[in-house]
Amino acid sequence: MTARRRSGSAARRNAAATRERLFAAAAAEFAARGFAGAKVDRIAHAARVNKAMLYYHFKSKAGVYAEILHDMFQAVATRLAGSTPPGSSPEDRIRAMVEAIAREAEARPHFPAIWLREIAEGGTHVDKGSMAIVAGILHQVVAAVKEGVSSKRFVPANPLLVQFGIVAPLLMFFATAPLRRRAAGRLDTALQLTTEQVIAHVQRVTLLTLQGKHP
Amino acid sequence: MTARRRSGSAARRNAAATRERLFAAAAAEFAARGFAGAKVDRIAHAARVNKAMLYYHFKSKAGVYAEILHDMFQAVATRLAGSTPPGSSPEDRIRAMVEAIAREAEARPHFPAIWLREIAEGGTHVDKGSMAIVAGILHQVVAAVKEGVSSKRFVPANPLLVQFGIVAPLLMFFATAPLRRRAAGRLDTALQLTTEQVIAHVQRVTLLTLQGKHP
DNA sequence: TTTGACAAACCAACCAGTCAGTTATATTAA
DNA sequence: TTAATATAACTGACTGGTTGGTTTGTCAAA
Repeated sequence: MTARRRSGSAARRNAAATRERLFAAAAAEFAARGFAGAKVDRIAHAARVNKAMLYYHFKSKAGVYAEILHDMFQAVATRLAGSTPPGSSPEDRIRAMVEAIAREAEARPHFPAIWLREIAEGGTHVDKGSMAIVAGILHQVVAAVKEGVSSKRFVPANPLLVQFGIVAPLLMFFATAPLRRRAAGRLDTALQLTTEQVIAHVQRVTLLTLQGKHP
Repeated sequence: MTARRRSGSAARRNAAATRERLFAAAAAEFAARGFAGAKVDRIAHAARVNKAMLYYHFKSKAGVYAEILHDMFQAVATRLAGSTPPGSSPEDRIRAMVEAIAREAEARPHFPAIWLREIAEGGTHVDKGSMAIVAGILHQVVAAVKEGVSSKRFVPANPLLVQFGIVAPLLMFFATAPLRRRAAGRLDTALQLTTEQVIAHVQRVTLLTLQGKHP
C-alpha cells in the first residue's frame, strides 16, 4: 500500500486522476465549443480543480487539444490494425474501416464533433504526428480500393470519394447524436437509429458503390 | 445616375456596397475560424472599413452570423424549389437535392465549413427561421424516399441515413477544397476531382442505395 | 443645412497564462 | 514510532493583452 488515505473519503491528491479529469473535461469543452470557444476556466471548473492545474499537467490550452487529437486518431488506427489481419479481403478491410471509426466514435463521444470542426478549419491544429496517423488510416482505403479493382472485385472508383462516403456520414451521425437526443420527442421513431444500423448501412452503401453497376 | 463620384476613383460612400463587403468578409472569417474564433476587427479590416461600421450595418457579431446562415439555407431551398417541378420522379428529386447543395456550396465557398461547424455545435446559432428552412429541405428527402418506396421504385431505407449520405460527403468535399488545393502538389492526380464528378458520384451512390439489393 | 455614411478613440469584460504561496503525502532520521 | 524534511499536487490572486460593443465627432452629398 503506497498511499494511506482517510477512510471513507476519496483521495484528495491523485495526479493521474486529476490529469484524466482535465483531459476528459477539455475534450467535452472542445467538442461543444471548438478550440477558440473553449475556456480554460470552464475546463478546470468541470474537472473540479484550479485553472493553474491545467498548466501544471499540460503545456497549454493548445497542448491539451493536440494531445486529445492525437489520442483520438491513435485509437482509431490501433483498433483498425487489430481488426484487419494480413490477407484480409478488400471487402473486409472496408468493413473494418467503417466499424473502427464507428466504434471509436461511440466510445469517445467528443471525437466526431472535434474531427468535424478540424475538417472545417483545414486541420489548423493538427500536428505532424497526428497528421501522419490520419494519413495512414486514409491510405488503407486507397490500398483496399486499389487491390479490389486489380482483383476485379471492385469497379474503379475515386478513393477520395469512397473516403468521404465512409467518414463523412459516420462523423455526421455521431456528431448529431446529442442534437437528436434533444429532439427525441419530436423526432419520428422511424428516424431513430442504433450504432449497429449505421455501421451496417455505411458498409452496405460503400460496398454497393464499389461493386455495383451504374444505375 | 443617383450618385456622382470623383472620376477615376471608387465611390467613397456606398452603403449597399459596404454592407456587402462586410457580409462577404464575415462569411469568410466565420468559415475559416468559427463563430468564437472570428474577430470583428479582422472582419472590418478585410472589408476595408472601421469596426464600427459592422455595428452600423448589422445588429451585432451574432446578428451578421445569423444573417449569413439564413442566406445560405435560403439559397439552397430556393434553388431546390426551382429545379423540382411538381410531378418530378423520386429519382429526379434526389438528383436535384444533390445538385442544389453542391452548386450552392460551390457558389458560396464559405457555406460548407460554416454548416459543418454548426452541425458540430448542435446548431447553437441557428435561429427559428433558418431551422425551418433546413427542416423543409430535409423533409424533401423523406418525402422522396417515401414516395419511391410506395411506388416500388426504391427499397426501404432510413431517410436519415439517406440524408447523411447526401449532405455529409458533399459538405466534406467542399469544405476540404481549400485544404486539398494547398496539398495539390503532393496529392496524387488520381485524387483530384471536379464538382461534376462529385455530383455524379453522390447521385449514383444514393440511387444505388435506394434501388440496390443487399450485397 | 441636414443627414446618412463613416472613423478614432474609448471602455468594460473577459481570458490565457503566471506566480507566490499552501497543503497533503512520501521519505528520511532519530 | 514519530518528528523533521522534502517535494509533488494544488490554489487564490493577479496581469497584460484582447475583444465585442459604444460614443462622439467628422465629412461628403443632397
